[in-house]
Amino acid sequence: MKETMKSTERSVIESLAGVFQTHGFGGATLTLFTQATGLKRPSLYHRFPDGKLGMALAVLEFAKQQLVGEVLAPLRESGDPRERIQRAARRMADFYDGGNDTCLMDALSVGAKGTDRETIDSAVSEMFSDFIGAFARVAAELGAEESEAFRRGEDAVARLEGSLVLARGTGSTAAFNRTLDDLPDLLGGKHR
Amino acid sequence: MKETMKSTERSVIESLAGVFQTHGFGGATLTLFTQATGLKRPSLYHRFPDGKLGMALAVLEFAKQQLVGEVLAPLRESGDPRERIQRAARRMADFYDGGNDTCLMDALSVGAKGTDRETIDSAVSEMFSDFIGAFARVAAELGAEESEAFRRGEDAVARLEGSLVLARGTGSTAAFNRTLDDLPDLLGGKHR
DNA sequence: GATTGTATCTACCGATTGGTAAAATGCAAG
DNA sequence: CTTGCATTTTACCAATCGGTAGATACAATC
Repeated sequence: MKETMKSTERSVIESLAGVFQTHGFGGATLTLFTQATGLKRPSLYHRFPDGKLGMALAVLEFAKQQLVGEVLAPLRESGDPRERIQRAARRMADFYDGGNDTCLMDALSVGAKGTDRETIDSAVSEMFSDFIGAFARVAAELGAEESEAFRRGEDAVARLEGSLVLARGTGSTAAFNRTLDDLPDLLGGKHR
Repeated sequence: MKETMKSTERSVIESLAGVFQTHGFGGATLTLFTQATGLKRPSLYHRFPDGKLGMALAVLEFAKQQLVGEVLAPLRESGDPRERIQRAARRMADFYDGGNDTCLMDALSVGAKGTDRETIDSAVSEMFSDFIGAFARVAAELGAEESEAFRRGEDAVARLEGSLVLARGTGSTAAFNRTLDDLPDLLGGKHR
């Protein structure tokens, strides 16, 4: 009995993720996927019978597991909340390659048409909820009441997400790294 | 002598902008443009000889003029800085349709390939600079020294941009409106 | 009224798109 | 060795892609 429930190898999904990150959903083509994975088109369809949409959902599911399940894991541990936030921040810096990677939730929610759009948006929305929720929980630990904690979580995710947009648009990752540094104060409510 | 130096009508560019907003650069197709503008393909190429790239640059230039030149105009006026920020915030709410519109700088920087990518990124980068600069100037007015003012401008733009990503991903514009409300404190350094 | 420049049209091009059929292979269990 | 399943392969499809040629319409100018 293996530990992986999905048979598709991690490396394949990571390659697909890379294509989606730099080209968005609408800009990603099957040809780009074949080049990135080394797999020919029918082989990709063997693993993802639903085509591009199936690949996007698999990539999103994988990213969610990574981000919420591993990167933000310190937030669910015990110990000083601020210290745990800093540990999570360090992992996030790694996860987003120091701010040089486009967030998949951003990239994938641009360019899908019709039914695909709704399906993807629903998955993205779920991932955002988990992301914000993880932040909100630790904000609550730091003394915020429920609604305020949720607000802090949202604002922190917004600034994080926006700093990644900024990094892609300006080439500077300064705002991203600063956001990571500010994270304990952002969630703790002690900012500025 | 007319006031517009570019002959292409505003409505055409606004239609193109709408397509780019919802489909990104890579996902936008000539067919979508013809549907949105009512113009057939050769007519579009008559106005934009450089094709999709030319359209993207025209849209970006138009958006820059709108955002920096008009929406943020109150920031360059005289009077109480905080009040001017609030006036600009009200206009931004309108500009982004209360948070329901995707930012073109985000949408356009996803999906372009090769040379196009560099050209677009350069235009986006310039627009971000103007955006941040406008914020930084008023932050300086509120007592921040140069580097701190720039930081506040960057962080504010990041949170704004991120809250739009969040709105598109979750369907809720709460974070966007909250960012707009927080803007005076964000730039003034009195936050939380 | 002929000329000129702008704008739009119909019709078409080769290349690439997402997607599939069916044969050929690899490979593990019996 | 054989059976059976998973995987990859070659070869192909219709539809759509970005882009263009060339004829036509429409003003304004001479």
